[in-house]
Amino acid sequence: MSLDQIRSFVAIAEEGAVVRAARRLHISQPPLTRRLRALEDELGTPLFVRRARGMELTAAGAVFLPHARSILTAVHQAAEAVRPPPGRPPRPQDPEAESHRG
Amino acid sequence: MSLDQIRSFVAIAEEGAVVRAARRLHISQPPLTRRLRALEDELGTPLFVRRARGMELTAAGAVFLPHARSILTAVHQAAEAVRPPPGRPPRPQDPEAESHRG
DNA sequence: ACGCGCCCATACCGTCTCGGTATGGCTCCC
DNA sequence: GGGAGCCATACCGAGACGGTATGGGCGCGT
Repeated sequence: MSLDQIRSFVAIAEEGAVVRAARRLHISQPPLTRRLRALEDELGTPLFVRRARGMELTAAGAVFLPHARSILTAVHQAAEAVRPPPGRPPRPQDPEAESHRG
Repeated sequence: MSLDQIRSFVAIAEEGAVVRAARRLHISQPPLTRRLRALEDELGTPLFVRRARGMELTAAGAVFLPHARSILTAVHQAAEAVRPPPGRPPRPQDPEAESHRG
């Protein structure tokens, strides 16, 4: 299970179709189909019913959706919690952070 | 940001050393060092202070740790929530789920 | 009923990430 | 001062991942 898979699942659920979700995620449809397949495979249960007009959540999918959103929110909050203040060089080391280095 | 990175971070924090965490995660030390590096790079702040005897959490790392644990717990719960009952073939389709077809 | 459009699934290929091995340098302990 | 433990980097090969091309199924409009 990866965050990309979770993000993909949420996007498909919200868009109701793999092709639309793929556009939102800036990837093409086949890799997204495969991601979903891998997620369903790992969870051991289908998350969507394949329809001619798109994808419809199964019961398991409907259960999984709020969990998935919660995870993405938690990830976002975790990143925000440690976001460094601006005006700081992002990459280079910081050998003089305390300037007491002799 | 990936779940592997989060898992790696937690393992390093708990073990206090990359080498030990690597053994727990069943990978070797260099890839794990790189994962951590990538995570720190993405967050824009160091999570550990490199010591001769191991790794020590920075303030940012200490803040990030409970978030990371929370995410992993949420992922686990999400998977549990949709875990299919045992005694069911895991892979093949399920065309006769309701057996009312035909 | 037939044709068209929309959408998902699969096959195949190239690239890029990711993990492993080998190696170097540093620090702490005895 | 010697040894051990640990992190960082360089290099290499395999696997994963994404893209293109293509096929099949279903619904809608005429």
